[in-house]
Amino acid sequence: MTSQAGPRARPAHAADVATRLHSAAIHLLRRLRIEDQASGLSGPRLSALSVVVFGGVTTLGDLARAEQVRPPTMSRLVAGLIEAGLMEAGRNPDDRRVQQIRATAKGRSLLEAGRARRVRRLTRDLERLAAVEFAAVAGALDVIERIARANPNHSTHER
Amino acid sequence: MTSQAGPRARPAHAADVATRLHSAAIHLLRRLRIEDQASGLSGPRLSALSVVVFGGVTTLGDLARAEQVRPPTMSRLVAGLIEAGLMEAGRNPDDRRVQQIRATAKGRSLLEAGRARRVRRLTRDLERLAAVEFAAVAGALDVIERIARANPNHSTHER
DNA sequence: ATGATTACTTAGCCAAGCTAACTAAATTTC
DNA sequence: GAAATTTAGTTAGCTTGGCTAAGTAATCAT
Repeated sequence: MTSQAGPRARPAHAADVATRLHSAAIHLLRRLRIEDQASGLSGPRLSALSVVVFGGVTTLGDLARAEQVRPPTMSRLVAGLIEAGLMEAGRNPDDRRVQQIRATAKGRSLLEAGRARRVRRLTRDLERLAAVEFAAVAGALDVIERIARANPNHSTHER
Repeated sequence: MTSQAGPRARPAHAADVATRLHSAAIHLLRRLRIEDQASGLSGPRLSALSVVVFGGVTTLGDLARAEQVRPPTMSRLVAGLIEAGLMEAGRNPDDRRVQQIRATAKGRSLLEAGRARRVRRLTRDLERLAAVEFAAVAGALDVIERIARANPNHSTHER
């Protein structure tokens, strides 16, 4: 029924894989999130800091878009992080409306420590796998990464 | 170098895979989360509802643990969801301290619609893959699911 | 039956989300 | 090049979501 000979003809199966991958990602992160308590930072602050640390210098607006919150929300989040000594900001000399935001050394190391805790736990789980199982995960990573970082604008028309 | 002949001897590699899998999961869900705006529910409410819909009937305390929040927080979240007609609760006759919580039909369908939107987007991405790529993802799912749902208590001692 | 424990709620605080309205800088238009 | 428009961010003020501390009510233990 679903096995027509189109170029990529396995729609039902794809939906299955999507359902399972989605659910697995949720459960995986829910479990790793427990480690974040040790950082002393709230989820929103940790997440915003992470975008700045890994993405390098950004503007407040970019950060708000990345975190899917409104500018006033990010404005306060950043203010809190600056007060905590984890970020610093200054106006862009070429366009003095924009806030150029970067992480401080303290911010980077705090975030790195937290991420290391999450990754350490996941590493332990992976080390317990049989060789073939581990290879299956490792082999799927390139593709999963590509899907994960795909442009939100779905296919049809480029922006 | 890392290719000793121990039972499971690839520690550095495991850390690598952990780092990439972690990061991919974050980006994947960040991207899919955009679809949730259409539900009209906040993240915390949507997440709590999802636990009840997929996990079946639970108690308020179980829900709080699952969501990693304190009981008073869940108490209010549930109150909001009940007021919105998405959940209902009643005391357990065997232990009248506990709140038995279940989703209403409206709650289930609202949540299902939202999940369908997320899954649909992911399905489209998967359908665009080459056959070998798709097979790689499908083949890793069993293992990823096992890791994702592993007991938070790390290995050494059973609870 | 009293004391301890457990499950949840109430009160009250602060952080994180929003919209509306504002300031200031840059860009466009005439 | 002055006026209008657009863009980036902030301020004000509201609601929701997080917490702890303290309370109530039910159950369990002695």
